Amino acid sequence: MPVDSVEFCKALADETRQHILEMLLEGELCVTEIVGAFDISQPTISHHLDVLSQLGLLTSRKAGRQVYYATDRDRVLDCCGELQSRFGLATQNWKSSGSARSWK
Amino acid sequence: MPVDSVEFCKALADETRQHILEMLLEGELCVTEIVGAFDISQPTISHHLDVLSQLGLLTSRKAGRQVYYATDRDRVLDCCGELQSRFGLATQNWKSSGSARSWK
DNA sequence: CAGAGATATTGACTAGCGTCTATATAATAA
DNA sequence: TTATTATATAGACGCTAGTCAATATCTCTG
Repeated sequence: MPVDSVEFCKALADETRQHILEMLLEGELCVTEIVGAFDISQPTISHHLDVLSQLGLLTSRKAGRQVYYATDRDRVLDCCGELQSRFGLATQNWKSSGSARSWK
Repeated sequence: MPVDSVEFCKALADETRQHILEMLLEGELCVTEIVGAFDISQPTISHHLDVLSQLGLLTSRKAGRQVYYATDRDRVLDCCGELQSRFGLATQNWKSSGSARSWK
């Protein structure tokens, strides 16, 4: 399912989540390792991982009792590209989403 | 001044603001015209315009008693590009921001 | 099975944000 | 000047979101 631009921005509208996403670009890490990189509680990190995963920005793999997360780079790039095309390329697309020209 | 990726995402983390940004890609509109496209009060629209302007995503021009706003497309594209390069291109940049490898 | 470690879930607290009404400020018109 | 229109500001309210402590769940180990 495609990620809504607003939902994508909401997910990235938090410094901790952007940092997690950056860390996990280099390769997978388990939750404990991620927690170790921040001064934030484990449940909070778990919550952030959940938010990012819900949008498909992270992949996860269970190995024994640990869960390894990694950033889905292609997915993130797709979302960035969608933002770019929405605000940078076409110049008439907001009118063409239906017959009306307002969001009332 | 460069726009912080987190601040940029916060600004776009609202449906109304994304719509405003889209509308104003096509050309400038005054506040009353923008208000007319939504079922939202004038002060709220003014607030959203302020949020977007603070980050330089909008330009504004005063003409008599009206103020005309327009999207600064280049600025928006710069921000999208920064997101893209942060999460898509380099694979080691979070380590190189200093000597440490955590944000504690 | 019992204990320990890793992760997720729950419930509560607080700060921030989107929204509104009311009002202030600025600019044109009568 | 007085009235009217356009926009911004102030203050209040409710909801969302980030955070934590406590606890539950799952998995390995002894």
